[in-house]
Amino acid sequence: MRSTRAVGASGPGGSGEATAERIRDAAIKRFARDGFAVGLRVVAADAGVTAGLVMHYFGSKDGLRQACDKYVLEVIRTEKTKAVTGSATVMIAQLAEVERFAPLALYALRSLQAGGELATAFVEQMCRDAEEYLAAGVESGVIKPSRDPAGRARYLAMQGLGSLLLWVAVHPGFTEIDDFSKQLRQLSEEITLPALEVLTQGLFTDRKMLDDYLMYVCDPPAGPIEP
Amino acid sequence: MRSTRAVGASGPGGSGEATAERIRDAAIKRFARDGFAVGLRVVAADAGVTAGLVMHYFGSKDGLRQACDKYVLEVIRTEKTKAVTGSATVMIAQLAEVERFAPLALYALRSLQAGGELATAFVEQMCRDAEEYLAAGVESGVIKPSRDPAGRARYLAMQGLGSLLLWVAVHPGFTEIDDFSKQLRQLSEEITLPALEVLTQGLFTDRKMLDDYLMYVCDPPAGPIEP
DNA sequence: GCCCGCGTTGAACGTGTGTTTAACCTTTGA
DNA sequence: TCAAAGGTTAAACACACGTTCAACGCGGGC
Repeated sequence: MRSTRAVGASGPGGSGEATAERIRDAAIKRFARDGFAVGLRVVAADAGVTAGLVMHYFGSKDGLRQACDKYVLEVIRTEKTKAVTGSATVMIAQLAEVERFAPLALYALRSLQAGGELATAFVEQMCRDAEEYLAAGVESGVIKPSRDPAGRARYLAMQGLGSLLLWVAVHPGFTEIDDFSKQLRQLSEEITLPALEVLTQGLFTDRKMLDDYLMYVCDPPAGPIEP
Repeated sequence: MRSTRAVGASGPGGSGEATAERIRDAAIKRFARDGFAVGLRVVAADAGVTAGLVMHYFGSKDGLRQACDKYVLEVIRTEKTKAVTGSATVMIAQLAEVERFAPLALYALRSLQAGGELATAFVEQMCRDAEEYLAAGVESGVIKPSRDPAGRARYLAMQGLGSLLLWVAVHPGFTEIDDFSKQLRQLSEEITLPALEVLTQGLFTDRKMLDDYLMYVCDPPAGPIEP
């Protein structure tokens, strides 16, 4: 066992904070790769420390996860401002663009998979972002207006994020995080054409289904739904 | 502890098989409600037996899960033939329609969440079904043709299934399975309008992005991507 | 020189897990 | 009537987990 202090960069005094960050970063990578079921000892070994020290810094495994959640959400919050506004597959491309910090994205997906606070917050933020981007697109004339902008944004965000989630769930664990980036790009290429088709031409040949539904919600034939 | 045989219906001889089925059904419901992390003893208690008997019948917990997977996939395979062919939200409505055997659907989603054989098989089958339904819709003139029918079917299936998966992940555990049906219907109502909008009108106002992409894949402007 | 925090470790604890095993009870067959 | 067989159980095992705790090394202040 080599001394952990030999790894630290700065001198004593501020090394404690650096150790906590090192543990957090190692946890993010490990959780992203293997899911949240991995033991604390594995995470600790990745960070070059023991499990007890993780407890000392984060109180519990759940505390460590919350710290990771908080950090990831914060990074994504600040970093997403640089994302392209109105791209093709909207959410997918937005995440594919990210690629630079793929571990963070994979962690977010794993967190989505497990549910919890970050999951809800992440989804809500994605919906808000989508709504904002779509509104900008509508204003610039690139995107058609909607009768329910918030609902459409939520629909598109849920579909995009969800397909990513499903894709991660179906694929086996990535041995290297680089694989995630590459496979993500491949997925992006595979679905770009269908997505562009559907999003520019639509799927149905006529407006019948939409008009029927609009007629239904505005003037229901009978009143079995009204409470 | 009441005698387990008092629950059994038929006489002796065939009761062994009935017990195995009872365990399997209880496991499906419990896994659907609480996920695959629940202990074997909980499942056994649901079925009115002990953990040892589960081992005796299925060899291991994984064996039990495989049996559940096999059964669920089989039921869905035979039952889905009755599903409506070309409905609005395609996959979502198709699963919402199902509602009768909601536990099976929830189990399938949980299995999707955990990954594995059933997950892959289920996704592949959904993609094939979607392709079939879309082809029928194209033939009847309801749905526009695609340059890549299989890709479009996969795209739509992944989006629909994925959004459901995300929705289940974000929502807390259902105390009763009936809640799943009701909330699923509510979700369906929420996204029907946006889905119909996007699927009939599309999202973009012009064909520029699609045409640009088509031009790109047929005749790339420069070759920076070529390896 | 001595002591005192602080960062850190290694071992232990309690719990819950999947799994194994020996025995029990009931039914079947001769 | 006895023996055999199979369904079923309760207890125990081995293991991994999260968590706790006592102790160690090593700086800096009196």
